[in-house]
Amino acid sequence: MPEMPEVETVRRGLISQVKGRKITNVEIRYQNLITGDVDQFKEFVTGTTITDIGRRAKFLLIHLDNGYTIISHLRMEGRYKISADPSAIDKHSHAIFTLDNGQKMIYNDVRKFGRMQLWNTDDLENNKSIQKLGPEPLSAAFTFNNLKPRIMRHRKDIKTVLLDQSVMSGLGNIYVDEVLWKVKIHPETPADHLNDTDIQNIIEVSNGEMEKAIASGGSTVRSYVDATGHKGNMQNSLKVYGKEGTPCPRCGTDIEKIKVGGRGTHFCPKCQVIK
DNA sequence: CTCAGTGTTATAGC
DNA sequence: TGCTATAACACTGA
Repeated sequence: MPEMPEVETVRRGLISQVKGRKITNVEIRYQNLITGDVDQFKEFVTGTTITDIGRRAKFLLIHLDNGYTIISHLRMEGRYKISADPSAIDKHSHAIFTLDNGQKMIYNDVRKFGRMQLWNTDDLENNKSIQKLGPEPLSAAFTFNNLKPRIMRHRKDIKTVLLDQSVMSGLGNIYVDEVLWKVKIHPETPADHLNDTDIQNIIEVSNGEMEKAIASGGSTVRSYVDATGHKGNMQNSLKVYGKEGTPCPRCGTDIEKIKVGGRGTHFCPKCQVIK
């Protein structure tokens, strides 16, 4: 479900609904959701107040007033919903945070891929997962000089390289396909074959796509809804993802779907040619 | 019944 | 050591 724009949309929804609220109880129904000791997680979180909610790439950062942060990754289908209605809790609700206003912040995840971890707020940059993240779109570090060497030292397919969160972070399978279509680069082009213009285009288009997707409230593909249950609109703006067999909006050639690095990959065989 | 699915990480092989 | 490819995670829906 979530790439960077969807996580950002979730972040904004959570801020408006749970920032400043005290967590009076924590229930973990799926033990593997928590990386680390589950009892310690519950003990450290219970009784704290949510001071703010941040984000680094696709990681949600729920900051608490005791100096700890819940690092939450939604992976494929994780989602939060806020509700006081007991019927909002089902067999896919794996963590339930009761708030001091009677509402519950419920973490749902059909595939159980998502993870939560407690970490010192002042030490987030040393967390194993966050530490390895490359620059993300719309951030100060997302520059030509930073990105060019990170991308071009690989000889793998450019699609695989852009999905590698240690090269640059935030883009996932949907938006990588969209970006590569927009910059007219074939997904199987070896990364070290790109030129400066390609790199510059990838940077500019990645920024633009992320900005547009966030403004649209994210893409609702399969299961995604924000913290208030609303769907995003970005899927209506997608040009190639899920569009196999339909005409390329630019040249009319049918969009093809292939496998690249094990992931479904959509592209226009005429607009996007391997160098 | 089979297969693909918005993501990350462990493991195997060269 | 380092890079790359593949499997695994767990479940639903087409």
